[in-house]
Amino acid sequence: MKWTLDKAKPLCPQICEQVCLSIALGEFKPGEKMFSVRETALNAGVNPNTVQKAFEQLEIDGILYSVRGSGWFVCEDISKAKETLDNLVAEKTEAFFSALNALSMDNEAIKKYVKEWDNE
Amino acid sequence: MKWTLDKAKPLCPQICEQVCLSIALGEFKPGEKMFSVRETALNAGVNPNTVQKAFEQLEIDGILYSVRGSGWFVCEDISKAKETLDNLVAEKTEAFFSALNALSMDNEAIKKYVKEWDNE
Amino acid sequence: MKWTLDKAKPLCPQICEQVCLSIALGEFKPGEKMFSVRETALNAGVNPNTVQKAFEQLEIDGILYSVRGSGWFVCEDISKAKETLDNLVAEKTEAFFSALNALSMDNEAIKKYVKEWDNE
Amino acid sequence: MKWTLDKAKPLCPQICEQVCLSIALGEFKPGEKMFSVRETALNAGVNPNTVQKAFEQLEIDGILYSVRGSGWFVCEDISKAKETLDNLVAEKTEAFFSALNALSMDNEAIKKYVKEWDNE
DNA sequence: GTGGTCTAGACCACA
DNA sequence: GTGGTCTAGACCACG
Repeated sequence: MKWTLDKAKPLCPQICEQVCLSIALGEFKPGEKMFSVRETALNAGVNPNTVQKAFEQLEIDGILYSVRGSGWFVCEDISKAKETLDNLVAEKTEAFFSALNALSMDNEAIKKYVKEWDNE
Repeated sequence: MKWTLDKAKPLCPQICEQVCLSIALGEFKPGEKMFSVRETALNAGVNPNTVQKAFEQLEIDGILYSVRGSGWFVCEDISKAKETLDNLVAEKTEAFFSALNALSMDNEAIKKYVKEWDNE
Repeated sequence: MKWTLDKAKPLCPQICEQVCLSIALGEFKPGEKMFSVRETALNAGVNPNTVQKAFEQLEIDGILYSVRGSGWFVCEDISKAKETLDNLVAEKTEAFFSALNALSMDNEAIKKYVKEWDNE
Repeated sequence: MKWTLDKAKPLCPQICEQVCLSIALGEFKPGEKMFSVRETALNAGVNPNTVQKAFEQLEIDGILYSVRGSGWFVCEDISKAKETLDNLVAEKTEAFFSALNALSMDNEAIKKYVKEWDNE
């Protein structure tokens, strides 16, 4: 697994997102064992506690489950992972629109702005 | 001046943005005196310290200036305010794209998604 | 607030339960500010991190909410706190029955046993 | 022997309990040879180490004894097994009461609650 | 001072 | 070795 973490932003949600993404993309199969907390932490260059917290969050979300002394596993139903990703995209888009709305841009203006983004 | 503050998010930048926006929209004219820190704080329902810090930030940005014992005034050149707003929009858009890129959406997919946003 | 913590068991859920109970019993009113994380930790004799984690859990449960730089507050709707307590009682009872079922006691035997408990 | 193990909970004590129960119910007679550790592990779907530890615990409790190179046997006096079960029931009941006491239910309330449990 | 986040390191039960 | 939990201490943005 490849990690691209922005140390300036909270690491925990970033880890959650990327694990979620890996599962949704089929990099980890349902029921498969994840890398251990320590191994993941080493790999991602963060503290094991941070990974632990991220995995616990994913457990709440129904994406991973843990077996004490054995490791972390991907839940059989990976639809939750995909759903979580979809929600993330929707949330971020909604936040984006509402932020620009607050700067006096209406939805049409935002869409026009986005359409022409990065197209020079 | 009307305030719409989200208490769940940092207040200081929100105040900066809205003051900046008011100026850019011409609600305050160049050289005009702002409401006092205390009055603004009361009006916005926040701690005067927070308004103070926001105004100081806007001074750094070249949008406001303070006159000791007299109050805060809008700079003559309001292009800085408009520029700041433009930068904000660009920053937020860039962050939005990069966040969705990280979720494995390429720019085209994002634009398509935005185009169809909230259009049902 | 009075704390009775069993150091042999996970502290975090114990803190959650007791805060929840305090709110449900009306010791803290809706909207009221809680003691700070540090103060609570000192008071309960645990590490601030543990309290932080407990409060975050209660935030997820819709019982508390935090305002950065200001503190933790009781949500307006304390029905969630009561509901959480009811669920706890039900969970523990269910676990108790199922544990004794596994030891070959049927529900009637359990009820009889409980009825005569501690009555010498 | 039939196994009903909850993988989410520690396996070792579960195995102890169920072996103990089997003996108390007469499924294994005093002096009778148990299935081998390896066979039991296979049967229960757990790691042989876990069964080994469980049997060692039961040896300490005076319920099983091992004969080197031969296997594990049920002790002649199965009263220990029954006693262990009784203790388990008492322990669990005590824990149940004390957990609900902590949630501000007195013993009478608990008994009433249990009496009406699952009777709809 | 307050919450939010992270690092470091420790101990335990379990496999 | 693995997860689970806790302590200790640090830095940051915010009020």
